Amino acid sequence: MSQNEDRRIRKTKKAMTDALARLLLEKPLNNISVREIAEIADINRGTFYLHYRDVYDMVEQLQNEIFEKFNKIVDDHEPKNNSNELFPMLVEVFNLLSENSDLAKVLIGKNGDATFVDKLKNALKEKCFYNFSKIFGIKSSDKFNYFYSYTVSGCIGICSAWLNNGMKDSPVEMASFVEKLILTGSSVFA
Amino acid sequence: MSQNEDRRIRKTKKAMTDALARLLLEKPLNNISVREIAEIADINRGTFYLHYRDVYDMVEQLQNEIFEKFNKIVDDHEPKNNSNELFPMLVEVFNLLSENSDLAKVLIGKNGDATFVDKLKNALKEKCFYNFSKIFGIKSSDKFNYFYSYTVSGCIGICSAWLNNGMKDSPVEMASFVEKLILTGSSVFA
DNA sequence: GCAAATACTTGACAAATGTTTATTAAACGA
DNA sequence: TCGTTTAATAAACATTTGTCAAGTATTTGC
Repeated sequence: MSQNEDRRIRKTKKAMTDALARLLLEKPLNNISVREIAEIADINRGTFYLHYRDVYDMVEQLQNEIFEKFNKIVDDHEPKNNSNELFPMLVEVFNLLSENSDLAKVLIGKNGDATFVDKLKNALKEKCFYNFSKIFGIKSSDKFNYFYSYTVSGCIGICSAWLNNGMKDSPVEMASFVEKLILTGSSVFA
Repeated sequence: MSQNEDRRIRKTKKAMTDALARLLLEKPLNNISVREIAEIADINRGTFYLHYRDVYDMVEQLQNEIFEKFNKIVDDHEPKNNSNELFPMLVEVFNLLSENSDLAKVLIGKNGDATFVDKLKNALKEKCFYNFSKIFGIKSSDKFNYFYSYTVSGCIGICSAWLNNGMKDSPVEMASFVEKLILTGSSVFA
């Protein structure tokens, strides 16, 4: 097999995903129905249920696809001996976002999904927390936890703003600005 | 009339709200049904529809109640001649959160509602943007917009973390820390 | 190509959701 | 207190959702 899924599955999944994306431009997730998705995707309503439990389950699975790419970026940028790898990592993240802007906008933007944002925060926590404390030479504490929450939410917020404003600035510019914000913020511990 | 709503309305709304709060302890909004709410609240299922269009509409209306209180706090703390009012404002916000922690946790937390968070950001934008630029003596720009998004999302994130970790630190402590983060962050423009 | 596997469709079904109408009960105001 | 107003109920109804069994069509591996 050329991919790991039957071509029919790829096709119907694509049709459903496109339909969902189109619907999400109009209205929030909570009043998008399976019937509508099936209608726009031009598939039988029953077919939807062969792949997803409901609309929320569908969104969750789409999230996971982005997650995987995202995790890879973070894993590839563990802080090394002398450089903290923060800037190149951020550049790649902004690139990932721009390459998947349709879906990304849906997930972290206006009509987005709080559960996704929460999962993103937790993933970042697991992945970056240790790196962060290493970069800043700070050992974990309640204060650090709060600083961390502030920083991660801030980053997601700035990404969302960037996506929703048409991504005018380049990934490099954004990465540079965000790095500055993160590093500046860390001086609350100085 | 003693309040602005019929006593019967107050009673059934309270019953429904309590039922919703109880259900939200168990599971996320998207699989809470009207039937369940009506059952726990011990009212006729049809009665629910006399007040709300669906479960999401119910949550939205509850949100607005918090919004009103929140807006009042912000309005009451416009920057004055010599003091910026940021710290006392933050203290009151953390107090508001702790007084409504059940609902607040639901709205900005894990199983929260992205639409609410988005509305909150927009409200903050309208209310605070001008104040912010005044406090920091910076005139509006793309950079400032991004800084603003970062800061607002960061604040909401830290509030969420505080709520979900049992609100161990006092509102005053939190306000002081958040103020420090905001002011420190603003030095990216220096 | 062909057989086996499996994805999709159709149509039917029970359960849940949302709407409506007539009726009952409670709250309000004078 | 009494008449008026308005909210809640009950019960029936149409629509939507989620599930399933049987048949059709497509893909895959050989």
